[in-house]
Amino acid sequence: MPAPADRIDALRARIRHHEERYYVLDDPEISDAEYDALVRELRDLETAHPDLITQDSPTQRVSGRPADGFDTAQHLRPMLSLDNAYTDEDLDAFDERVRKGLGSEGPIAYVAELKIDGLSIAVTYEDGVFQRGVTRGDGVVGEDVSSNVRTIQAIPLRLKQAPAGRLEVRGEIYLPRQAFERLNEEREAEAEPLFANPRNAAAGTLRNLDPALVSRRGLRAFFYHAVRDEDLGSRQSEVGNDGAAPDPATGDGLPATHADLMRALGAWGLPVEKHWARCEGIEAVKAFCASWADTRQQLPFDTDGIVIKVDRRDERERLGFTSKFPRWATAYKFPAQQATTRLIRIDVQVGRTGAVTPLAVLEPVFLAGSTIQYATLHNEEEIRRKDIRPGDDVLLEKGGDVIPKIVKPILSRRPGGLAAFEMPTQCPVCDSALERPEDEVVWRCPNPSCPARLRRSLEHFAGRRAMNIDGLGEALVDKLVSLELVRDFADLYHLTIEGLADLRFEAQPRKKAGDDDALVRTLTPRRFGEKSATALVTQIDNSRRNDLWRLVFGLGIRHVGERGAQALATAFGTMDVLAGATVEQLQAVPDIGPVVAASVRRFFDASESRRLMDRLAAAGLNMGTPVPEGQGPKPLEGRTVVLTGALDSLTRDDATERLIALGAKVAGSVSKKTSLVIAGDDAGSKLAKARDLGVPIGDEATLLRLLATPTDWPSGSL
DNA sequence: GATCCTCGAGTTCG
DNA sequence: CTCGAGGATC
Repeated sequence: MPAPADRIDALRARIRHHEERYYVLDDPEISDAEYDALVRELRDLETAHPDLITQDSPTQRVSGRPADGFDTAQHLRPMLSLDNAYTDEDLDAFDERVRKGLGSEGPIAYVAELKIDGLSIAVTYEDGVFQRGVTRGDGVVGEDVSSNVRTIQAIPLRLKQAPAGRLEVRGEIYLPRQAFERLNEEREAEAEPLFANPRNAAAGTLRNLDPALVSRRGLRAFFYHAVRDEDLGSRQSEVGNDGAAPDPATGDGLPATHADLMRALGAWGLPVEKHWARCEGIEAVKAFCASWADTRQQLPFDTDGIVIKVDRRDERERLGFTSKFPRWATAYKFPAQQATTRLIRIDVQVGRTGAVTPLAVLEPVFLAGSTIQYATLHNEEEIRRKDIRPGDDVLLEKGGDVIPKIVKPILSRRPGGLAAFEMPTQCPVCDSALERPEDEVVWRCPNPSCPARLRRSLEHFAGRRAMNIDGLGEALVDKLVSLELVRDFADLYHLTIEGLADLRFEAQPRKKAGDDDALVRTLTPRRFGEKSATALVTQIDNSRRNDLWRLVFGLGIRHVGERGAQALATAFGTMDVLAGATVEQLQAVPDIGPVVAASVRRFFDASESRRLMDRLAAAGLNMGTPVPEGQGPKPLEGRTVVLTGALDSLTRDDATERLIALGAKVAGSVSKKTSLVIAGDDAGSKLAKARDLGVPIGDEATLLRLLATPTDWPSGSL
């Protein structure tokens, strides 16, 4: 009988081996029952010897209990997305740019791989041991979903022969079609809402807070990229979604071609989608794309295109990046899926700015994972250009994006005498005469108190990005407005639990498609109830303490979005000061130009706005705090700093973040408005330009001093 | 005055 | 996500 520690080691090695056979190589050597027996024996031994449990043991996949939420985590380097190609011509153009960029006459070596329709993930290993898994998020900051990623058996907790130190691998987590169908069958049996498609199911699963549940769902993963974080300081950006390391021969130990990297990933025990191919020249790439257009349907997972990358890392390095994408990769998207259906009629909706947009009401049709019933037609012009008429059969399309669009009417099926759509001249809700400025396409309802506009304004005000009043959604807003319990934002703050609890809701039809809609459901109206009412009033109360910018954004001033609201709130400090600012003062704020400034001024000039501000203040909302004279919390306000060259003690991103936190603006290029240029090692043209323009120049030490004592702006000779 | 980039606005379905 | 407008820069 071997010592328990030895037996445990042996079991772990065997289990890892069989997990790889099953999940990575797709070639199991033993039955599921035999595998389960191994796991059971290991689990029993570990229970008897808890001191021998290690984090990378195969039994430790489902660790924690349900969590309260996920932490956010910043990516070491941004996970960028790829430019898209839709046609052979787009691919030719891509190839043209690559060859021009490399000054190459001959064919370029590319690698083409299937683009899995799942969720991007970055997984970090330290000396081959799993550390964490982070979702792509917005590319800069993602969510740390390690507890869930650990449960995915296709992702090894320990790599084979992995390089020492930290290794980040990037790939795609997905749910195989079969697992998706099984899941939906279960949910149907439990009368739970079904997932629309495998991608949504995978996304929902990965964000589930209970690792035990995640473990049962059968998520899988494929990897296509690795980064080693040596030499981070001098890297500006890094491709996440499908990209590969652009590092030159700096000795990061990663292969010099993408093809070899893919092989290395497999050798480390990571699953790699096996149908990738190295293609000499763009013609071979085109053939690869064409060959998968239909065959992809037979794969056990969903794909949404082909990723094409330049194979050689040195060539990638030379090509570099545009501001958004790598120049050495593109994503070929399969032609959008299409369906035809009947256009029942065209409604018009009124947005919060008064914009009146035509909405196609369609015979429901299932297309690429969801049932489509509505599609926006954007504006009158669009309808006329495509000659779309109510009653037509139309061709509907849903591409890589989610939003369906009407491509064209099927003219051959058009019944005779079909009338063209007439844009109404009056607001369908409040009857005001619609207006359209000479040079614009959209018609607007000019009535600021139009009930439709009020509804949309309230939804915007309560929205997550504005005042963040959870629970105040479309249905409730609708009720409050139609009962005239709420006439403006301030009324929200006078709602009482008693008043709300007695509200009654019909079983709601999905959209207010018109009052005469025949779909009348007779279900018992549901009372809103004390519990919901209390929760809502609490939410509303909490929103009183929001930062000023949320309120400014929530007001819905034209041309003032989230960023604009932040700029204005920071610059003026209080609502009073903002409301009193002249157009000139407004324009002095960075990123506020004449159009926005005029719009803000116009908003506060209206007497209703003045009254509204008074009522909001009286309701106890946070109206901001005055910007302190002189040294405020943003001592670098109004300064524009340009960073150039390499820094030693911190990364460019860190430096940028800290400067912005202090109120400075960090620009990419030197102009006469630049307040200071920080020149690191090997600074190039920006430094020369700074000298030309007489802009103050500092070095890394200057920057560190500035970050330490920001009130002490460097002056004189630098 | 042209060009590049960012932000705002509208939007479907679960 | 995509379009178009607004802002900043050259």
